[in-house]
Formats: sequence, structure tokens, C-alpha cells
Amino acid sequence: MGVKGKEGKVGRRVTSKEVAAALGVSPATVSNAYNRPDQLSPLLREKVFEAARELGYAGPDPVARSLRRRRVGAVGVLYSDRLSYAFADPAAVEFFEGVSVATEEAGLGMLLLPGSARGARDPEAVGNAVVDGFVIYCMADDDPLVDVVLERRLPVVLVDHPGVEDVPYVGIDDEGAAAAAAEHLIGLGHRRLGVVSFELTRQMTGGLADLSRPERATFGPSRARLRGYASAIRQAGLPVSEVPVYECAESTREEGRVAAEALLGMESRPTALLCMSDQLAFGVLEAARDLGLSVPGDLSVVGFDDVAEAGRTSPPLTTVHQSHVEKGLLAGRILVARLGEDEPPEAGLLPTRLIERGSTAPPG
Amino acid sequence: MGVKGKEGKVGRRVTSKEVAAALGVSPATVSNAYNRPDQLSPLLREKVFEAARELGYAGPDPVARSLRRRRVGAVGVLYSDRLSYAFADPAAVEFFEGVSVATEEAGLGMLLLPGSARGARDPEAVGNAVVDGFVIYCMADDDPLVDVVLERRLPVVLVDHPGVEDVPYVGIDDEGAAAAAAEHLIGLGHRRLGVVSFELTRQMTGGLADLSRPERATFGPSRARLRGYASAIRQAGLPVSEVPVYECAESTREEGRVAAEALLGMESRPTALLCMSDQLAFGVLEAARDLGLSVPGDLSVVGFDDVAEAGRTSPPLTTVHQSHVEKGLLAGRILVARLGEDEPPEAGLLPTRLIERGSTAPPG
DNA sequence: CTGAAAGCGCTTACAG
DNA sequence: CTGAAAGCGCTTACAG
Repeated sequence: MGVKGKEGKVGRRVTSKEVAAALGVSPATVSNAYNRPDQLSPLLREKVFEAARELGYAGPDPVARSLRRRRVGAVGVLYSDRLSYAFADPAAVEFFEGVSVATEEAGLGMLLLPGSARGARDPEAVGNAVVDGFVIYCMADDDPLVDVVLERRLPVVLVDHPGVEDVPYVGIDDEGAAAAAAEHLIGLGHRRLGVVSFELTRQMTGGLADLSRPERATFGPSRARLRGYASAIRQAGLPVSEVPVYECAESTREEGRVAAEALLGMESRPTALLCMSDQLAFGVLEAARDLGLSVPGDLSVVGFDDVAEAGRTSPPLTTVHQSHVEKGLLAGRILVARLGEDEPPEAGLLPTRLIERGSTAPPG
Repeated sequence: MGVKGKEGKVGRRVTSKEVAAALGVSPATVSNAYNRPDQLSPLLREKVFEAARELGYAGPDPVARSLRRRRVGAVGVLYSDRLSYAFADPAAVEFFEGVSVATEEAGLGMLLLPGSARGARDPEAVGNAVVDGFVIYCMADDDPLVDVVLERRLPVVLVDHPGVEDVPYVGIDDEGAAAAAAEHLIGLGHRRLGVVSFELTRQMTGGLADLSRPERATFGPSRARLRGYASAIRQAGLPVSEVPVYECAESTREEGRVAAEALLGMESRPTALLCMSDQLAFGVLEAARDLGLSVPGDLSVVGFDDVAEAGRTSPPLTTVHQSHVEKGLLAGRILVARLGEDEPPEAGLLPTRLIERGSTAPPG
């Protein structure tokens, strides 16, 4: 295994200066041995490595090197909430996957940073993050961490957070996609719709509301989707203010269940539910089963995202497809290109489409 | 939104020295304004912040600060393979989730680093990673990156990679857990077993082998599980060399399908399959369905991990439960404690248990 | 309450 | 092919 036991020990740092001294050469020569082999004889280089090995010098200190070179070799990914929440959300995980492809292509690390939502402790982590640039993912318009990042004047790419001047933006047409989902249901003949929503603001008032004031949402995608649902419903001549919206604290199955129970317990029960994520829709499916409601016989359900499991539920989920992997990949590549002064790929909106599967049908 | 447009721009770095000069104070005072409010008058402190705002100084440079303080505020997580592969594996994602809880508790970032497997490009990324310590997850015994990390003499925790002196190790009793899975099947009356295995070595010979030489595996958990299966089978008086083992390149449903097709196509078809992960088992379930084999009627299947979806397949999967979240959390907390010179929680083996669900039954 | 000095560990022109 | 010098941007005793 090549491990000599003591290597596992946490040791005093050995510096290039000490290696140089042991060899009677200058620190520049030690540095050159690691960074510019052409600047010294192969023999001397070998001697440097040998002395390094003996003294336990593992090569130039990454922090000092980063300071000198003005380059760290890592990008930060800022997420609105706790990371543990992100890892529990397949959509976020797929996004990370996409970013990781881009960073690996470039030989960079990917530093995951917790956002400021719900008790994340240390906003300093973002200001102090040792990175060359940032991907900002899914933050509320008024999240102070966005400004903390912007003020650092590093290259930044914004994802699902429109509206900052001069910063590349990657997203989808949330409004159009949501409208398409609602139109699908309306086309099927549904007249009593309900919405299972993401959180709308960082304050998360939560619970039941209606579709009449999309603008109060400070999360861009939530706002746009509410707008899309509302416009399709209005177009159909239905009263928007009578469409119940349940705001979920998190995009989880559990929250989807809770929302479904609230919505399906109403006097005038919706015959179809529009969900802002597949996770929420999965919870709705579970709740419907528990309530003895058949899907799509008694209730139609539309998701959003088209994560892998959407094709495997019973019934399989009708949903709006978007590629979170592509989103992460594009954002990552734009950032990487900007770090290297390369011509970045064009930022913009990725395509979506409605995937009709088994969870929607005309009302019973 | 508090964004003044130009903040999004990538700018020349403004330094504390410039802020100090603009104000006619020393850089130490600027530093104190940010780091030790008690060291200067509130008024002066306000002036410093004002000058900083005007000049576009976003606070002390994280890299320089890290060099000076000998502390970065991030831990590295080293994974054997491409990160995009990790993100596609629920077990790895749950592990990351656990680590992230520990890093968030401590206000640290989490730097994800790609391993050296299958064309990961840049081993330098690990040697250069700007972190205070490492979690090494799931690496082969002979992976050179392990030594690269160990040589840096930073605090390290090893996960699912036993056998490095003086380094805390977190894992499970893979051998015992695997033996329990095999015993369950044998107890049910199965005599013709097959194994759907992880990759055994970094070279990944792949395809079919048998259970007679567990020791050739250089991935610790794979080796231990093979050993566990073999010992239970030997105990039952069955010939170990007649148990087919299919080595999968990755822990994915697709690979599980391919393995199942190979194993179930053999002249003397196994009546039960032991899978090293739930992902592989899910693929086996799909393949069985495609082949017209009923589970557990015609074929029993045992997984490993007990990821969330294991309870939702049809039939629900009998599997070995382990908590990847706890694994990550413990590893993360040990590392964090060692960074802070706190007394770390005890390293060691986490519990496992066999969860009997619907995918196993006596042979038909 | 404020500042001068030393130094964290390295790399990069530049001179020889 | 090798080395002396400057400096990346900051923080921390320490002296006043």
C-alpha cells in the first residue's frame, strides 16, 4: 500500500525553504523542480525530490501557491438551503452532477457551500470561501448571500435566479412550462385545479393561499411558475382566485403528502393537482393512495422536472421535463470558460417539454 | 435586490493596504476592523467599512487570510471515481449528505474532489486542494491518490478503506453483513446462488468469475463481502467455486441488468442473487421482469444498503440495511473534531441488519 | 486605541 | 542552469 505508517500522522509543515537549505540550493530551485522542470538539470531535480521525500515535504503548499498564482483551482456552488437538504433532492443532485462534469473537465474541485436559509450557521463561509468563481443556484431574489458573492468580484454564473445585470444566467422558461402543464389539465377537461407549490419567500409563510398574487414570491422560478399556471387558467376563463395553492417548506415527498391532504380535504375538492416538483408529486401520489383516491381516475397529478423515478411510479408520472444535468453542465462550463478567459458557451434558457404519462386523464 | 450593477463585474482586486492608505491608517487597523472590533473605536471601524465600500473592497482576501491563519475553512472529500458517477449513486449521495451535516455544523465548506479512476484527468487537483483535512471515501487499497493525501499530513478520516495505521476508520462489518445475506437465502432453501458484485480491482477485469478467490479484490468492502458470502456458503457445505460472480463496472441499474442477464442465462440458473448494492438489485429486478421471471417466485434477490427506494420497488427489496448518512456524519464529525483539536467521537464500525421484504422466498 | 514589523510559504521575472 | 529579490494580501504579537 506504499504507506509507511507515520505518513498518516498530522505533522509539522515542512517548507520549501527547509528542503532548499538541506540541499544548499535556493528556494527558487526547489520551486522550479516542481513547477518548471526545464529550468534545472534532471539530476538536481531528482536530488530535490529525494531531499523532499526524506524531510517529508509533500510539495508546494496549496494555499501559498494559490496566493502567489492568484488561482485556487476550485469553484464554489452556493445553494439556498442546507446542503443536506440539497442532497435529499434528486433535482439538486442532478444539477450538482452537471456542474461536476464541467469542473472535472477542467481539473477543478467543487466547493459546496450552505446557504443562509433555515439556520445555516455561518454566512462567513461564503465570504471566506477559497474559490476562483461561483455558481449561484436557486437563491431568493433578496438573499443577502447573493450580494456577498457579487461583491467579491469573481466570475459568477446565476442559475434559476434571473435579473442581475451583467451576470450570465442559466435557467428554463418556467412560466411557459408551467402554463403548458396547466393547459394540459384544462384540455383534459379539468375545471377544479390546485397547486402544490415550492416555498414562495424566504420567510415561508406556508400553508394555503390562492393563485391571485404570483408577484409576492421572491424565488424566481416559483414566481414564474405561479404566473404560468395563473395565465393558463385565466385564459380558460376560470377564476384564478379560486385556485388553492399550498406552499411547501421543502421539496420532499412528505411535504407533498401534507399538501395533498390539505388540498384534497377542501369542500370543493380539486380534480387535478399541479406540482412544482416530482418529489412533491410523489408525495401527492402516496397521499391519494392513502385516501383511497385512484390516480388518474379520481385525481390527475402533474409533476415538474422529470427525474428518473418519475417513469417508475405507479402510475408513471406526467410531468414537465427539464434537464438538471444540462443546466449544471452549462453553468459549470460558462464559469470555467470565464476563469480561463476562453469564449464561454452562450448562457440562456434550456428547453422543457411536457411528458404525458399515466397520472393524468379526464376528470372522472 | 441591493445590486448596483457593476458589482457583478469581475474587477481588479482592491487590497486592505489601499483602504488603509485612503484613510491614512495602517493595514493593521483595517484588518482589526474586520477581525477584532474591540481593537478600535466604533467610529473608526465605521469609517473603514465606508472607505471599503467606496473602493469596492469586499473584505480580507480569503486566500491570504488562509495562508496567514493556517486555516482554510473547508474539508476535502476524495472519492474513487468521477463525481458525476457519485451523484448518480444514492448511497454515495447519502454519504455526502452526512458529511455535509458535519461540515455545516462547523461552518466549513465541503470540497468534492474527483478520484483517479476511469480517466479522471488531473491527480494534481488532490495534491493542490485547498483544504484543512480530508475524508477519503471508498478508494481501492492501491489507489495512488490515497498516498498523495496521506503525504500532505493533514487530518484524515478513512471510510470503507481499512488498514492504514493511525488513521481513524469508519465503516461497517461488510463480511458479517454479507454472510447474513447469504445465510438468509440458504436458510430459505436456496442452493444455487449467484453474486452481482462491485468492481473488484481498479483494473476491473469484469465479467464472470467465481467465489473462490475473494482476496484478489483490492477494494476493501468488495473483498470483505465476497469473503462473507463465501464463508456462509462454505458453512452450508456448498461448493464455493461453483458460485458465479459477475463483476460490474459501476453500481448502476444498467450494470445490474447486464449482470442478471449473464447470470440468469447460465445452464444451471441460480435461484437467488446476492447483490452488493440496491442499485444493482434494482437492475436485477428489471431484468427478471423482462425475462418473464417472477420475484420472488422464480428468483430471490437480496440487495445491500437499504436506500430509500428499496422499500418502494415491487416487490419491495430484501436488503442489508446500513446508514450511509450516519457514516458520512460520523466521518465528518471525527474530521471536524480533529481540526479543532477537540476530542473526536470514536471511529469504528456502524451497525447493519438484514431487512426482509418481499424479494426473497423459498425457491419455487 | 493605533501602528511598525515580521512573516505565513510560495513563485516569478530578472540578473548572472 | 542557478540564485537574490520582490511581493502575493493578510494577521498577529508587540510596543506605544
